[in-house]
Amino acid sequence: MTTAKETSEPLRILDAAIDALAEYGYANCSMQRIADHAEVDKRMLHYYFGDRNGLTVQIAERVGDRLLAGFTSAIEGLSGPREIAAAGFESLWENVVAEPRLHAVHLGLVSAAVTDDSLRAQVARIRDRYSEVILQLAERGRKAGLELRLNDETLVGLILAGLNGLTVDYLQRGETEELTQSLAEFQSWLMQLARPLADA
Amino acid sequence: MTTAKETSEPLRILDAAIDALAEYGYANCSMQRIADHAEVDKRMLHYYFGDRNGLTVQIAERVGDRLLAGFTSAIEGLSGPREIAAAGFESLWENVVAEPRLHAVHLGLVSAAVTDDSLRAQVARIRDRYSEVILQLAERGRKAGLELRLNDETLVGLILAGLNGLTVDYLQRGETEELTQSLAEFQSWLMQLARPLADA
Amino acid sequence: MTTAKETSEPLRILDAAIDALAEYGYANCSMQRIADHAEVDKRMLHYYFGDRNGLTVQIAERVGDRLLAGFTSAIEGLSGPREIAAAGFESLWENVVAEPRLHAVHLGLVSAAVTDDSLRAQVARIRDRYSEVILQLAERGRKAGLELRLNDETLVGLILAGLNGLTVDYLQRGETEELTQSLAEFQSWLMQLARPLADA
Amino acid sequence: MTTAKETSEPLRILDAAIDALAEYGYANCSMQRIADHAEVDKRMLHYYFGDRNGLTVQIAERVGDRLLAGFTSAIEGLSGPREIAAAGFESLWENVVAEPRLHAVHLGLVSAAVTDDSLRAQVARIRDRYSEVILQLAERGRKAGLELRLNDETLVGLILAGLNGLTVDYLQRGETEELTQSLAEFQSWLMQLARPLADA
DNA sequence: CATGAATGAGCGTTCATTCAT
DNA sequence: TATGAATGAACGCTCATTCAT
Repeated sequence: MTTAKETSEPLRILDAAIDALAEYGYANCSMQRIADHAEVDKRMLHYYFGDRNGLTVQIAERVGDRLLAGFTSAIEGLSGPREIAAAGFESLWENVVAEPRLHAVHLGLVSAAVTDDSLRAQVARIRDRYSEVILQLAERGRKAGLELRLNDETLVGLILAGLNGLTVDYLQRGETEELTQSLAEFQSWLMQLARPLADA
Repeated sequence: MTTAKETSEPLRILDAAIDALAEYGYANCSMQRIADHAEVDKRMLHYYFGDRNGLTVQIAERVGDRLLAGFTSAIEGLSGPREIAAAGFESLWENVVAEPRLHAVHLGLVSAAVTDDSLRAQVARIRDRYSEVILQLAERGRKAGLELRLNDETLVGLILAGLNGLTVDYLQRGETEELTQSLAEFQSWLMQLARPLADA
Repeated sequence: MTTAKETSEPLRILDAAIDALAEYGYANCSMQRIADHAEVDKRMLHYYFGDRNGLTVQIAERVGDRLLAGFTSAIEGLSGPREIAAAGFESLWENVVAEPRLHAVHLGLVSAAVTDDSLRAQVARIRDRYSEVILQLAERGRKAGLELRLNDETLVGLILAGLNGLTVDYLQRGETEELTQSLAEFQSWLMQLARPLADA
Repeated sequence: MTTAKETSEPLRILDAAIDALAEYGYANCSMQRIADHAEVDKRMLHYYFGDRNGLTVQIAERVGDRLLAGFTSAIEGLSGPREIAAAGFESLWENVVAEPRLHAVHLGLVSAAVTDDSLRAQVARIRDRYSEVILQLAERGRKAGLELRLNDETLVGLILAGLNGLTVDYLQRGETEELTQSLAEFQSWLMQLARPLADA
């Protein structure tokens, strides 16, 4: 109770856990390592989160929060149709570059979720939250006069697939020349799919 | 060696290992589990592959072989420009649907490689092989009169990003309506990027 | 202390603890489980009973109280010699059937006491109390004209051995045909050992 | 392989485990303690017996073997009716006195089995084996001219209840005067129940 | 009385790996 | 090749207990 607004201990641990996951990878990140990373006794993890699954669920939740926090704050101010269309995906991507470790952890969760049912639900939740925000943006775009050539779900699917695919490339090989160009191409394609009415 | 065409024991084990990885996930797949899955004593794994890392490297190699085998055989016969442009990505995707478990394992390796140096090299190798084949296809397309609006590396980047992103979606949520549409859209975009000269 | 007849909190906890012991068995009944069962924070157990040993001692005491309460109340009214001889063991047994869980806990304590000195004293105390009541009953029998062919301690020994042995059978296998017959045989034997003078 | 007839390692460990159980009691006997007692690394227990349950099952099996071994060898030579009737229970009891620790472990298993299903089956098995041997003895008694006033199952029930009850007394309080007398009384009762035809 | 936090010790179990035969 | 046995290290988790408020 040293400062007035102190983030809660569980939250601090979760962020440390995410960092540990980024450090060692999902497969090699034991509770001991997370505890060490958070400078907490290993049993406190059980105290706060119950068991390993409870911790993982909370980690996934926190990952979702942080992934979305970066995105939502970035697109809050956008208003004009062009701006919305152009900046939407850009914001998504900037978040990847700003927090690559967070996205690496996300990728780890997504990958692990393929064979882990309890994780699957958590990962689906993150996708849903992404979806929700993207749809809100699309809605605002439409109101601002943007004509979207695709139905909502397909748009979300394409954007997230693009984001994920390019993120994998980024995490694998870093910021290459080709990636930058791929990004530009992908973005201009999205612009095509969502062009202001005036362009027609 | 009783019959002429008998796959070697190490190879059989590798395929069993891939199956085990698909079953339990990269994080939960111990050597014991792999051994059980292959119906081999676990010490045979050390006999054939040295240590865990050696086995993983070989698994990655084998995953690459199988991923590429499906792809190369599919595109071997293509000749006309339209055919090449249209069927290229389609073949890639069909392989995903035909062997989702193999692609799940691949995703697991890609994800683990982010924090594991020895895996990173292996995974990069798989990407390189993909790249090589795609470039060969592009080359054949060009010779058949296809005009590619992008440089080679960017084209590969875009195709692989799309493939990976959509594969993640497929592994996460199965064959949804949206995914089918996303695929169609993505493909038509690729057609745009690589249109026959005659279209101009 | 809102109502006049409210059992004290420690007593309530003890009964809950006995129930937990019956549920999980002596070996698998941690303080946490007892606390959960009693819907009390586990630290309250330390507050009321000191440590694990203190709790166990109190539990044994309470088990003794409840075992004996059932018995003494049942034999209070007996007066005639036949009645005393006949009903004595019957009451003991009825208590087993009425509260099998309590007797299961008792058996657990007896068994644990074999290797646990502090428990041994507690369990011996329960036996002593049984002994006392049986002897009182015998005394009353004698005054009512019953001739007991055995000295007091041997009688107690036989009765308790029979009770324990048959209880073990009951707890192991439930109310079988054989058990019912064994009970009848045992009882008629006791009748033989303690027959009214008039029978001679 | 130093001597020709060396008891197998698992068997040696089981006997050490039984000894450890007698030492610490069922509730306080961890695998570590068993391992220490057997002078084996704790993981060898898993190597030989799988998990804790597997070990316990084998222990129960071994306890049964040893309980019965003492009994069967003792009654093998009996032939005359009086001998059989007299010596039957005596042999049972001599085994208790000869191996009190073994019987203490048995009591612990019986007690734990009340709340543990997997143990219950094992304990029932031991009872069945006892039953079998007692019935064989009864059969031999009958052939030798012994008239048994009870049906088989009831006889077994009474004998085992008596044995268990008196064993509990013995384990609780040792070899007391009263116990000796109780034994004598119990035995003479059994003689009553099974008297040679000639006596009638 | 009650609660949040912590701790030393130990639980049963599994990890990858090695040795000897 | 194959097998029985072993091992250092760690796993996730629970034990009874204590401290501070």
